[in-house]
Amino acid sequence: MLKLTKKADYGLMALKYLAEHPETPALSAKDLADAYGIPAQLLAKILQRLTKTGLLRSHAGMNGGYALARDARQISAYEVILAIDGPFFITSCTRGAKSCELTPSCTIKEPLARVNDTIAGVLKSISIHDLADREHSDAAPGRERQGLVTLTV
Amino acid sequence: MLKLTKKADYGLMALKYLAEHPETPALSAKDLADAYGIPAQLLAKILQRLTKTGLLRSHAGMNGGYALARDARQISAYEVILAIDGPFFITSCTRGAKSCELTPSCTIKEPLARVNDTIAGVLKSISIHDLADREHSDAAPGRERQGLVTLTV
DNA sequence: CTAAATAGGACCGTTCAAGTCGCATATTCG
DNA sequence: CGAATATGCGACTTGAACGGTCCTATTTAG
Ligand code: SF4
Ligand code: SF4
Repeated sequence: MLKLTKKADYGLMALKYLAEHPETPALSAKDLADAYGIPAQLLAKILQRLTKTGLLRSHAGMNGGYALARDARQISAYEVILAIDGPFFITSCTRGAKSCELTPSCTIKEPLARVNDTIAGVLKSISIHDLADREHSDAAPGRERQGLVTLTV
Repeated sequence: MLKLTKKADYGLMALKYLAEHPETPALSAKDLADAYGIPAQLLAKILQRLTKTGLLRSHAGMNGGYALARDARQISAYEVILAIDGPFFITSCTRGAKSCELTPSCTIKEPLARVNDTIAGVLKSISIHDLADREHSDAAPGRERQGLVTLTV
């Protein structure tokens, strides 16, 4: 429950790697997969998905591969998850989805929807750049980035 | 992904219902199940779990049932989820869990662990009382409860 | 004693994540 | 041109977890 898909996980890793190597024009799915030991074919499909949603730009053929479509600072973890796993819903009901027989009688869906939004907000406030840059945010005090999230239950 | 278990969902509903009816000494699993249309047997096991972790107090026999072990204000959504679904981890690796071959080479597990803690913090800041009382927090301005969550990536 | 309740184990069907395979298409290079 | 790389994409398999049911034992009020 409340667990991130490994696909999304892999996607974040790949994007982070790309963000860390801005000089290279493009990296192939295999390169990225080898860098971490991710199944190449699987990563390929993930990257294709990210390409289709506009987070990456691809180039086929020799010396082809993928590159970030935007600055790493402007790609949020939320977008990545959304692209890979589809709409972000914490419950089985929340607006847009089907499937929960007791949606009418349920009295906690509104509060949970708010929790959903809060978590989405957290994810939106995290960019690929945040993951890539500075390994130890704790080790370098005075420069921590602080995102304030307001929770209204 | 990132989806709440229906069991946790049901658990929250049940606790909320109990919080809304503090006068009654105890409500049976069947009562609670009927109130929302939840499969009774399933709810029963959930309530048993909540009892074993100390969130509820149970009483067998006729006129038996369940009651909150503490004030609704002192039971967080986090505890409920923890009790029902086990340890809260957003990734497949994060400390305590097994299963992720590439934990050593992975470079995003620390940042994700921090995200994990942030979300856990959000959940911890929500009590059963918050779910139960006041249906429309938006409809009653000036009294919104605001929980500040600091996000440090 | 009996009916209503909790307690808990065994079991099962469906769904979904994770990964694999195969093939088509694009592009570069010799 | 044609071979070598690459992306693009759909079908498929496997395994685990979720949601749910059933059955039995035990407690307890009336
Ligand atoms: S309607 Fe209620 S029970 Fe059904 S998924 Fe939404 S929150 Fe959970
Ligand atoms: S180690 Fe990295 S890839 Fe494996 S689960 Fe943790 S974060 Fe995801």
